[in-house]
Amino acid sequence: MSFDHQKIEPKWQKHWEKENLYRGINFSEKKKQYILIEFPYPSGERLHVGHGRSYCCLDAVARLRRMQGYNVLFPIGWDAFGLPAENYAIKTGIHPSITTKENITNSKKQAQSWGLSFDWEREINTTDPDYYKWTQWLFLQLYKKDLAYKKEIPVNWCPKDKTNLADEEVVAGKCERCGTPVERRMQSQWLLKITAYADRLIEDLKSVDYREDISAQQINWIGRSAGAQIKFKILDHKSEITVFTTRPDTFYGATFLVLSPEKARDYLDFVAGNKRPEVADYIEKALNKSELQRQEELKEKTGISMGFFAQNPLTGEKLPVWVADFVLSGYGTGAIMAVPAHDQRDFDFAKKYNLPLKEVVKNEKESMFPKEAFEGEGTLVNSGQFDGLQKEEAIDKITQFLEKKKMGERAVDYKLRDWVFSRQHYWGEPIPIIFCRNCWEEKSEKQKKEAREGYDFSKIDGKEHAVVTVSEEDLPVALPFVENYKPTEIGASPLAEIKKWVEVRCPICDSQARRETDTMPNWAGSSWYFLRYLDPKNDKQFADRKKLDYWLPVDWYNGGMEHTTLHLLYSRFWYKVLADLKLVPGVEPYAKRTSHGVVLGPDGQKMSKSRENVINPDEVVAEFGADTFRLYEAFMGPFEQTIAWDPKGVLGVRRFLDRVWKAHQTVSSQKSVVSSQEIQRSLHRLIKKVEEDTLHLKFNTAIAEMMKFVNQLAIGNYQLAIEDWKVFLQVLAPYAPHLAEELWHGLGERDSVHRQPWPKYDPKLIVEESVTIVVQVNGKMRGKLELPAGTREAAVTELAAGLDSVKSHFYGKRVAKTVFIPDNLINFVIL
RNA sequence: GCUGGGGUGGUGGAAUGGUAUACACGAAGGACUUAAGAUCCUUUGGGGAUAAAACCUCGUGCGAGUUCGACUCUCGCCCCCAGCACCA
Repeated sequence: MSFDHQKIEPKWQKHWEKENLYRGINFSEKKKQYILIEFPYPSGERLHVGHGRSYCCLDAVARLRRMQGYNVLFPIGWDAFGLPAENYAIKTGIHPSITTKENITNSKKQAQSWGLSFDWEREINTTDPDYYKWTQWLFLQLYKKDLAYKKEIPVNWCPKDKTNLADEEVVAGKCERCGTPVERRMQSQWLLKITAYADRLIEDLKSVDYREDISAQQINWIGRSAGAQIKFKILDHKSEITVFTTRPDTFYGATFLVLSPEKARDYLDFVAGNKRPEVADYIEKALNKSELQRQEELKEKTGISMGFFAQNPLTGEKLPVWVADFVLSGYGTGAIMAVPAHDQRDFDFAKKYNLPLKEVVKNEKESMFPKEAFEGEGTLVNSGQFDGLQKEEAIDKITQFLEKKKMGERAVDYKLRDWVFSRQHYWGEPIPIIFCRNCWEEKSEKQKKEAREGYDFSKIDGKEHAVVTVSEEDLPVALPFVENYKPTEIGASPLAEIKKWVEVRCPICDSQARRETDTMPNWAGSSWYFLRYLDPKNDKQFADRKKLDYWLPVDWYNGGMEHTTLHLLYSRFWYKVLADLKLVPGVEPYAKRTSHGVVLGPDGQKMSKSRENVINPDEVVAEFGADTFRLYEAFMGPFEQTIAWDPKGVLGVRRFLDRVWKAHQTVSSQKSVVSSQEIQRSLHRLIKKVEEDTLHLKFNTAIAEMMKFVNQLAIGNYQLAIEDWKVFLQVLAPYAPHLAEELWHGLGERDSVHRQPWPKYDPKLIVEESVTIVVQVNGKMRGKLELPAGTREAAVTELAAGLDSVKSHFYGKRVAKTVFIPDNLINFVIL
């Protein structure tokens, strides 16, 4: 006996839509609950079972919360700008605006077929001009706060996608999307000063409930290290070299300095005077290496002496200056003081090139020096007046001393780089900036100097232009419709070729000016979308402040681990900027963040077309129904764990739903008025378990408990009142909304099961009347006793000691101690 | 190397100090059926013991420790997964 999901599921989906069951109500008296899933990218691949896992499980949470009386907001939208959409358009030869629209229509149909309780009235789309108008507006706020600047920098260039990539989008030297090795290029780019918020992005994690590894990964990525910058004078040269170190305590152990190839370039003239052409050769070769090459050559450090010396500002020692490719230009100052005795990399380099070592930290027990560098803690030696100090104190004292002598200062550095924000692509939000030559020329020399120093200008055809913002009333800067949206070979945006669009009047001086032709990365629209849900149709503001105050922060945000150092970090950054502008409440957007595990193919491999192991959710829904799909997504394993899709497991949950259907037929025909005690107890335990497990991400065990309950019925010979069966249907409703609704109405109910309050369990019924007491001897189970709850120790001891299986262990021994846990266990310790 | 998570039956997993293996899959046997499928029932960690049971014993990556009692806590080690990685 089975039910026809193809008949009942669409029926209820239509019904719910008509009834508008799942709206989040602004300013409702009820307690609010904002539950958010990462909005999907409407690609040609449609939604997959990975989306299903996140959406179906969080949908169960949203439904449960509604039944608990919360005013739930569970919205969805489309993150539709970006490279995949553009690549898909290029592949199919259809304009991205058309494919995007089609993909949204299809993905929406899918989401609806899963019976998800989204508030569709708040649906948004990042490519909608009414939406990206505000993305552009927000960019202007960042610009006005000096958090956006344009600078010529080396960028990660993907030769296949013909675009630059943020560091976060480069994985192991390759393009995150297409796997092509990334090249280095100098290019003028918009950057957002996320580094200015680095400390707060770390610090404020303390105030939110993120899963341990998510916070850890963000902190890791930001990579804060505290130390000092120290100046070394170059001998026979007027300049000095500033190095960054986290170990000022090893300062006396520095035996040479090393510059990054980029930094060394500044001294080429000086080196040429010393007649060392091989230095220039080395630098040039090092600079031409791609990121990937540099990474592959990791193990073997190379370098060459620059042929000049610097002076230790405290001891006056002459330190040779080298250039080496293991020193990174992008971190610290691009120059280091090498302390080979206490840094393994410096040690390896010193050994290879026969440079001197000087031990300044001693630890008799741990140090393996001079076999290898000693990086641990110990007592300072060979360090003048600082001898005898321990690490922390030494760092403090030496830094203070350097500061006093004006030879150094405390400094903090981060691995995090400013966010490269421009892309040379068509399918993105145009950056609302205009470059004006006339405005530049009208600047005073002082203003020009300031603009140059603040990277607040752009060079076009070799001439400097002033940066002028598009006025707010002219937003949005609409993305023009073009025939040719393919990226250009030279890496300029296709927009640059649309003369009519590029050439504009300057909003300040009205002279001929040029638009910025770069567009924003797809991380722009997603950095604030959760705010727009709160007021999606507002054409005066990005969102009304009162609505923001009512709904924020997001109570529960679930999404993929792959966004931890991208979207999640970016959107926290934007939110903090908005908080500083007093446009949003609080300082953190998401109170709680969780992450679902990846769904692998049935073969345990990552799903991919080439492996032919892709599970199409549409087929699962068609064959077994949305409820089965939802239930399996939740039941397949622990929510946060990577797990392989098991087609047999899908059958298993469908069997469970069939048993529910069958039980319903029996219950409704029996028409019992009272349930047996045993069934009542199970039911109340079930309410408690499902409620708790669902809110703690333990969807799999919540379902296991429901299965147990129904299995109990299947054994037969039970008595279950219709009213209690209705309670079960309410418990089932968040997970299998269609079947629950169908059966609920089958019992004559008129209103939706999803509008019912969550059943309250009776604590008295949770407690067992009779309990199983485990009898142990020396901690090993030797017997069980079925006794009324609350039986006292004396009685239990007597009964337990009387058991044959227990007595036999007492022979020749004596009971030294008895451990009694009421209603649970008794343990005889015998000697 | 650093950071975080993990290691339990044939498989996915359950149990966060108290009966190890809930729930599901698979497998074996049985009922129904001309048959297959579906469905239902029974069994299902290893070893020993028994006519059958009761029962005994080993068992949660490895080794130690704490405890009346450890999958769970502590220490050391091995392995797997994820992220970062010449970050000074």
